[in-house]
Amino acid sequence: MGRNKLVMKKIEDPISRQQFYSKRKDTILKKSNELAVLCDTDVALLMFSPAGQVTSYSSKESVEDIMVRAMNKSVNQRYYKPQVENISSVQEAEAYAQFLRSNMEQIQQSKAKLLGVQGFLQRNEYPAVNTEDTAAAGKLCLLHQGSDLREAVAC
Amino acid sequence: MGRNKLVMKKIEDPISRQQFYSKRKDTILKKSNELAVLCDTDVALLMFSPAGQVTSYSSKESVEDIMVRAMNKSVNQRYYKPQVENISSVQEAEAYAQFLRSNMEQIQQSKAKLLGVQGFLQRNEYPAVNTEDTAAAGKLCLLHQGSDLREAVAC
DNA sequence: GTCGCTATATATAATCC
DNA sequence: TGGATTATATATAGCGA
Repeated sequence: MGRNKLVMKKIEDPISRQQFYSKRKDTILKKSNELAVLCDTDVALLMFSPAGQVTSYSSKESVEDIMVRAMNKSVNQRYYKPQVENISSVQEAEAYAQFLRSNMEQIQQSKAKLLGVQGFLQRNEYPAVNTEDTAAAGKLCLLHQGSDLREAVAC
Repeated sequence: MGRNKLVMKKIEDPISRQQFYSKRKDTILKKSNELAVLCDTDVALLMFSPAGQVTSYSSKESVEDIMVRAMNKSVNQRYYKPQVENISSVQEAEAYAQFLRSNMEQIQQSKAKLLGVQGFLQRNEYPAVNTEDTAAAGKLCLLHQGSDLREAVAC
């Protein structure tokens, strides 16, 4: 959009990349919300900024609950249907393989990870993490009224 | 967009609602993918159609892994920093309180839920989801009431 | 349900403050 | 640095086949 057409390739300049992220993130949040409200359905969204900041959105339930519910459906239905346009065959195949793999271990892994997290809390420690990767984190919430945008930030 | 401006209200006609969902879903998937590729970041998206069909998208890792990673970040950071303008003191305080409360129980709850899911999977059943309860206990958030956008951001 | 069409609403890349 | 502007690319609402 805009003056020039978009090129589907990673933006190399860090500054431009971050600026691009900030703008697009808002649009996706807005559209996700429109979908959830107009269709009265559950939508969950998680986005990591180039710096590692996490932005989440969930319509009714929490992101976790929506994911868990979707997970159950997927597992019970036992099928995966990629529905993203502009995706190469290779990517699609990889996505499918990835889904199957995670499907087989998702429960065990999630459990293990959560237990690991719990351990950190109990010991009051922070895990060693890649700075760039974990610039920020978070969980919850929101607010902002009076405008058409409510936002919750947890850093 | 289109001939008329969008009204932020649930589409009552089931057929129109489904059609709206189908079109918008594709756009959101496309934009999510553009964000992930152009910024080389992780994005996870889950959408339930009015009929209950789940559409998921994840850039690199699986939706579950991305969520768990986002969750771990929030837990390990342990602080909350509202960054939204136009927010009342009362709302801010409440949001903060909510964050602290959920922070204390998120792990236990998530663990319990996931373990519950595991049980359901083994029995090949669907879990009963308590929307109100999960929303309140939520870790990532929620919001909205007649406004134009719900958003929760975790840094 | 699906597709195409077209006028209009939005999103946004580049640019300029 | 973060907004405001502007020209252009996209998305889409309402229809119709």
